[in-house]
Amino acid sequence: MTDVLPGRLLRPQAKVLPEDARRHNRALVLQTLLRAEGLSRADLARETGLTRVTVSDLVAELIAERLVRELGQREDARPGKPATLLDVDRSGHQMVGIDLSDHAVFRAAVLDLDGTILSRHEAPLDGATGEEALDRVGRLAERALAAADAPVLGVGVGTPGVVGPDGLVHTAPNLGWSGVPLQELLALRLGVPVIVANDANVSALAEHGFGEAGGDLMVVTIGAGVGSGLILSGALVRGARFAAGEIGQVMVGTDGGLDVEYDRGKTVEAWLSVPSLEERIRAAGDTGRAEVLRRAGQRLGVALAPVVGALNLGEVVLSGPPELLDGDLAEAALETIRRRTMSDTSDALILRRTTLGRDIVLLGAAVLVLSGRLGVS
Amino acid sequence: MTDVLPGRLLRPQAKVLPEDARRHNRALVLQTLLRAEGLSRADLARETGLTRVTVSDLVAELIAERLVRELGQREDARPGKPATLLDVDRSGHQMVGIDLSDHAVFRAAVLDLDGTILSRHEAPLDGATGEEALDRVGRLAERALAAADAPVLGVGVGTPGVVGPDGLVHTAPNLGWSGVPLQELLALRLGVPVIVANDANVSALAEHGFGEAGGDLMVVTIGAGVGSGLILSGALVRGARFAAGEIGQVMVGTDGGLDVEYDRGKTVEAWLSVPSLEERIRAAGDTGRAEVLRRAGQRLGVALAPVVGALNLGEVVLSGPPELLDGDLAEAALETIRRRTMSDTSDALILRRTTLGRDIVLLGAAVLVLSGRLGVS
DNA sequence: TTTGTTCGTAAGGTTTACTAACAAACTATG
DNA sequence: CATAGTTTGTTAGTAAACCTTACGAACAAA
Repeated sequence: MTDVLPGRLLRPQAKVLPEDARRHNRALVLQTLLRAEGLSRADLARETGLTRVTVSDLVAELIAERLVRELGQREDARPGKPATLLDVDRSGHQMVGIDLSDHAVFRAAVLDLDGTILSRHEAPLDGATGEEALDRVGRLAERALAAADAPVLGVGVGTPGVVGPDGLVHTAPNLGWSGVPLQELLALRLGVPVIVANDANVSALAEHGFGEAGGDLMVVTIGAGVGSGLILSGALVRGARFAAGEIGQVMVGTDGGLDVEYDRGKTVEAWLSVPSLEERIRAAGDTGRAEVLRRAGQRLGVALAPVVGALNLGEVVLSGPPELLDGDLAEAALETIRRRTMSDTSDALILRRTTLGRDIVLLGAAVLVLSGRLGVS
Repeated sequence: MTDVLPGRLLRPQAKVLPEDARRHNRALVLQTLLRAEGLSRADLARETGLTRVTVSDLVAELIAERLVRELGQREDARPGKPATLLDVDRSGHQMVGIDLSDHAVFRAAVLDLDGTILSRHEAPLDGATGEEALDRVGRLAERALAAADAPVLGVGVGTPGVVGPDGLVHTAPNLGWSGVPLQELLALRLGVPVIVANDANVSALAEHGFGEAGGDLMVVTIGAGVGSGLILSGALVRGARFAAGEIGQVMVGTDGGLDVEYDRGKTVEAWLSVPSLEERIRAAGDTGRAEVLRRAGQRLGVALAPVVGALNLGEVVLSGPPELLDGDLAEAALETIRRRTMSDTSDALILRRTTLGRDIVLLGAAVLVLSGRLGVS
């Protein structure tokens, strides 16, 4: 057979069977129900465009799987047969989210289908790396799984480092991991579906799934390092080498001229990571604090402006310590982006801090499960 | 009925019917055939994963529509019944591409299904704007349509300016257009399906469809202005306000410090547009030419580095005059991106000039038609 | 009580792609 | 040269998925 031209047909471009269509429609119904509770079958039909018959069929399937349940009849006084209200069976299944982004402690949580945290679990890192760190993740996951009191849909993991599509951690320097098939290892150990992705990318999923963001957004996480996650048209951008989001390593500004070599001291991370910010604030004292934050925000703005311009981004969400990010830093960042891009582009730009707080990675890990297992969000 | 939460369910998230699945599979077959000619039905079945029966059915449909034809039997000496080879019926349909990106002349072409240009047509602009420019586009399109000697699948248009998804030109300053429903007007006038998109975006489609690019790439077009188009996972990025690609208007560098106001003279366009480059080369003389180009390339690199880092872009393609782009400029741009991003990110980065030459927009307009009408590419 | 509305389901039809089986047409081989 | 094996493309039948049409149940309003 003739070879397909190299490079051209890169995307797997798969066939689509009717059953794929059904999976899609099933997810559509579930998603609609997840976002707006208190709908009847007829409501779902109107909302999704499917017929009442089809919706009934899909709902029956979902009820049989304990993903949806009937709430009883609608109370409003309206003409016609009263509607039977439906809702996602929030106690029917649970999920486990794991956050490996902190440098000192691994966090886990058992979550509801709608992202309510039911129990929390932690494991100190104690500087563990490699196999030892891996084992601690496994034990933490087992503890969380044991705490769940409903069938667990899956385990989602947000880890630092570059993560391939099959949950292979290519490199995670902090944890001393390199080429660790984390997803596979955990799935084997836990006997439950596991999905692993980069922590900053997962944060973007959280903001998209549980936050108030639209279909296009960028999340910038500011912690020990600086990472980012990008969602365009509702889908996560993974990058050519699965390293999308590594904006922390990009140099910012041309103060030293155009010919300078790569300099870790001039990267986004050098300007904005929490340790670096805190150190400079300490050095500057109370009076200099605002100025340090303002300058850092400006640097962030300089780095983001080309991205905002090229993608026509509508929303940038910051994640990190509120006492550092809110106020001067965020204001300076937004103002700098505005100043450096065409007004048409940035007038409508929203830059804000996440509403999800410190649980953003845990929630994102849950979205990973929702999306991987139910096709939702 | 309960309202869907605002902002959450922004994407239209449509139902999928079995017939949508069929359309997809039909396009898949056509695409496979378009990319690698000389396949039999059985080959197509193996390639697509569909069964021979299904492929036969789809192919029969495509043959009936004169999109595919039988070439005769395969000549190789192999056991078994000889295969009937198929090919896209390249003379069965044609397309019209229109390029409005030049400031002095509108270009049109009649193209084959595989992008071969059959005839060219031009119309001088003579500084026309508004209604007059619109009319010239219409007349040019009519001339091209008249030159076609097979059913025309559609007319694709690449225009400068911000273009909405339905071919509404929000703003195109050069042409004096603002809120012009170009796609609708042309479709009405021509009686043929018309698809309109931004010229730089369309160039990215061309590179993706007819060039040698992978699924993720950015095209930067350098002409009277500087624009860009971005394709991620095979899909065009449109942006929150449909203004994706407006990287020309982004300020680059922090030579003037962080507090400076927006300054047109410090934008990518100011550094890299052809008029600006030519003027500075004239001023610098033969000896200074290399330096001017090198500096411009560095500026481009500074602007692109954050984009490459955030998206983990694998390929950047430049489009514009070879005598300016090749050599110093491209080398400096690549080197600057490498210097300003993490090596993991940019080691694998490819930066090259387009292989499609000046016809890139015409070809992109054709891809617009192929993709809009046949779901291909 | 009558009329009209709304809900959910049942029955039947259409579309889609699958599996199984087969005739046609070739090569390979004893 | 005859037979066996292989490959192609088609026919026939089946399963899945959604649709349209129709209907009973349950309510409000006149």
